Amino acid sequence: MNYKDTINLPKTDFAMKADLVKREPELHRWWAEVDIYRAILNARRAAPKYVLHDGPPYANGEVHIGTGINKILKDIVVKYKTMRGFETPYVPGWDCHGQPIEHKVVTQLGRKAQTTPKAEIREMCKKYAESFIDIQRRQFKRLGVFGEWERPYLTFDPTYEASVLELFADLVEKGHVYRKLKPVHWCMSCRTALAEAELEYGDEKGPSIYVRFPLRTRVDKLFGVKLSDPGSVMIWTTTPWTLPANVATALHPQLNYALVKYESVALGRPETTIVAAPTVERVFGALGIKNFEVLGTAEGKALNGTEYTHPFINRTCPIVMADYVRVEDGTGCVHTAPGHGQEDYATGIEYNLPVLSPVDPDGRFTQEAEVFVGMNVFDADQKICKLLADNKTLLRQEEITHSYPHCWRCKKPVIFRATEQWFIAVDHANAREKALAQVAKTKWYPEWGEVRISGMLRERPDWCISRQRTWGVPIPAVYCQKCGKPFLTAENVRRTAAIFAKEGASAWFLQPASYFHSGGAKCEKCGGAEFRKEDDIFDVWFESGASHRAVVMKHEALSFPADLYLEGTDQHRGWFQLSLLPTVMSQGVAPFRAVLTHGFVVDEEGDKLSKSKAGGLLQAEELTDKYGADVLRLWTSSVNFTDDIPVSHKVIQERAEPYMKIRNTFRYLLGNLFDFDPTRHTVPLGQLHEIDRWALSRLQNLIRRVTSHYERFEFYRAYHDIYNFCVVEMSAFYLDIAKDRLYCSGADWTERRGVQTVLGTILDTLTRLVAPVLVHTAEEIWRNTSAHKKGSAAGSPGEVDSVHIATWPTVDPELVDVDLETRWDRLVKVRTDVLRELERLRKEKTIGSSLEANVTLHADDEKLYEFLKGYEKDLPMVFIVSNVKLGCGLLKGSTPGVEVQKLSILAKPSEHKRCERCWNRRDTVGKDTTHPALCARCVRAV
RNA sequence: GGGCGCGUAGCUCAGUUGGUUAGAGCACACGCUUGAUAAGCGUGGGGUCGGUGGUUCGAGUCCACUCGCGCCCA
Repeated sequence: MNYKDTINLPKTDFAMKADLVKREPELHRWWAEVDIYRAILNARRAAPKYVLHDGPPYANGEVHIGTGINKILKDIVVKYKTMRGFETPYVPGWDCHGQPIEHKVVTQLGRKAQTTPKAEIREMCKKYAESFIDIQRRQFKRLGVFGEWERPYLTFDPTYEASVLELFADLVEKGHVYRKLKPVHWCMSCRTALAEAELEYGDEKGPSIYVRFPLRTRVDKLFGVKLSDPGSVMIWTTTPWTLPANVATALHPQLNYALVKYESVALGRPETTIVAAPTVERVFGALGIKNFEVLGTAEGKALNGTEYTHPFINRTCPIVMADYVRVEDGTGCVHTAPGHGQEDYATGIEYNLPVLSPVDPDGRFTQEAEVFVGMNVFDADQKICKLLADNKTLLRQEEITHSYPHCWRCKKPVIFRATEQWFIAVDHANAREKALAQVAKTKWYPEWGEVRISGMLRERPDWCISRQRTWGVPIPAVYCQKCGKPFLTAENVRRTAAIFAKEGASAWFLQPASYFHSGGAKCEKCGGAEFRKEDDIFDVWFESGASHRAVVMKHEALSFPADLYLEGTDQHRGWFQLSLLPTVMSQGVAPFRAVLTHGFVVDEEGDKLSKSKAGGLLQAEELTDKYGADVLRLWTSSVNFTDDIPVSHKVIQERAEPYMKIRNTFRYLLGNLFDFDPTRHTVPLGQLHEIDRWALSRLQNLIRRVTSHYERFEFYRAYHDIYNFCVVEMSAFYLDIAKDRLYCSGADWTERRGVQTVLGTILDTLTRLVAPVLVHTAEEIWRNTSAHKKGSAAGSPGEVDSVHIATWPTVDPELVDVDLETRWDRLVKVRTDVLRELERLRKEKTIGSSLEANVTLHADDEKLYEFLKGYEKDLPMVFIVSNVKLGCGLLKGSTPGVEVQKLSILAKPSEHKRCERCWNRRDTVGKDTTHPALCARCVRAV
């Protein structure tokens, strides 16, 4: 007789082979059919809300692994919170405006771009953005992310554009908005401002000059000498044309400066001048002056406030302090023109210096320059050198070649030119302090996020919100045609917002100024009645910073403030900060209650990813096509994402194995429950074997730990706990031991139904615990578990039966038994020692299968003996051997325990016959006449 | 150059208020099993805890410096 047919082997349709690439899209079809996102929300209609507000990715390019990780993490949070019983709407969005898209479109247009109307360019940009939204949406959905995919928020939607203006109107009303000069990269040939990304750096030949600025303040005492003349301070520059805008000279406060006496050919007498001490040799070498003498040195900060005379303009300027001053080139004394340089501008702000920009859009000097008015600035270089030489302030002039920015379009060198820009005042109405107070009230994950963003907020200058571009939301200001006075009122901004809500922001480019400016208004300054529209648009950060207004406050499913923002750490300066500031200014509170950040993807060596490097950026689609979304999600959940995230095919491939292990654990659970009906077969807790209660107690421990990890967004800890539970506690221990009872007991025996009772609970709980991460696999398991076998109701009748609507498991205190766990911890240690001894026998070829062995254990300790004695009849099952004998004292020829002291182990092959059915060696085999090949237990079973 | 982080086996992670020979899983090697079978089980090798110096009876853990890497600024 073939006894294999008489044992209860697992049966299931749940495939061992995952085949995720094929299976996941099938589930997606089902989810689409039942409208899973809507079904989940419907099931939570009465529940408290949990709002995760999506930071919009840029609508350009495909979804790469970094963007994919971000969306997966958000989805894990959303699915977890849903299971915790919250109504968890998720409205994804896209950042659609901005320079990169405009640049792409304008590049495609080539020369035609100059003559194409702005409204037309904007239409092309919109089409471009839409094409990538479609691609990215498909790729995000493929990851198993649920959300409002058919109604996402888009920053080019008229309602969104209107919201940006509504927010802006509040800020205008509260007095945060003002205009002032700021230097920008400027192409005088294209007559346009350029973004950093629009610059191309290349070598350029130009002048290099050393100039002395005559001092007005006497400094000799500072250097410990006495001189008859105040002397000078020496600067070096490669842009002589910026000298008309010079208003200061910057020195490093901690650097040593030398007072140098030298013979001046121009002056025909000795002169003293100041340069940084480390530069003396090099500078005077370059000047070709051999006779010089350092009279003394002084620290830079001692010279702070010293005054000098501008070399050719009637102007008195100060010496100021700046940390960026270097001594590698130049003199360590830096010519400072806040209208012509970024650092100069910052220094200008710090010292309240005037921002001079005596250059018109064509690059010609204006009246303000006082010299060479109307001349192109590059042409003026030589003239200015001549002027300096004539008034004896030029010490040296030569030609050098250096890296210089050029316009990406016309390839001509660009200049820094100060232009009027719109700003948001951070210190107005205590906004900075209020924002910092809100930061302190926000929960930051990880905690150092608070330190990081606070530091940035404390240091940040006013926010320049204007951009000289086309693809964005226009700044709705108008100017008096006659006198140029700008008009920006909350009323007009709100009027424009209403127009945008109906017609979209492109109306600004199609309609006249009068359409937006209240009729009959006259210029307060000159009485002019004609107005022109502002050309500038908003910084895209102002748009995304308005998402709380456009989305969280307006979308019917959401509520303000959001519970969570979740983005990369770069957004501490970006979206988090630039959402916080305007929200604090308009609403008085932060737009978020908590902020979670993740690190950046790096390569296997931990270096940043770059397109040029081998492999380049991994694309999400490439990974889902190769491994399946659940493997990608499992990998995402397994790393501590607050750090950098090393990513490669190898590390993701490595998660395919644990995925299979978890999958197989589920398959085994399902397989052994094929004939189990919980309503009829459940064995009460009191009748369960201790080891079954051990498994239930460990399961409670798992629930407790995993829940706490999810609450802290520490998914990698949940991954490790779940995985170790499957591998160590279930597969290698409990399930291995349970096989005999499952397979060989009679189908309906209590010992078998008891195990099944436990397996059913574990299956149900574990499916829920992995559902936020393994979204497809959990659903597949759920669908393979018929409704009546699930531990608790999935939802009300008529609802979609999805694991993602099910509720999160909670710890059942009745199932927790710490003492029992402690006892079994000890038994596991004994087991480890026994298995090591069995392995030794295997190596000697004495046994093969462990069931071939009998084990004798001796305890040289009374308490240990009593402990083992209490489990005597369970020990063969626990060790998976045929028989175990217990004894006291020492045992001849035995092996001492390693894990357990005072224990000695002796294993040898069993002398009994093998039961053909259960493979145990038993003395009862052969006793039965009908079934001579079976042991007594198996005779009963068949 | 500055601010904020990170650095424990090949990989992903544990390591309580400083306290014995630094743990787990995977990977690797060698076996067992063939009733979870493109599965399951066992045993084993592998780490100067980025480096140096210090505090201490004792440091992966505390302090200083240093190297490497990332994000954000300059």
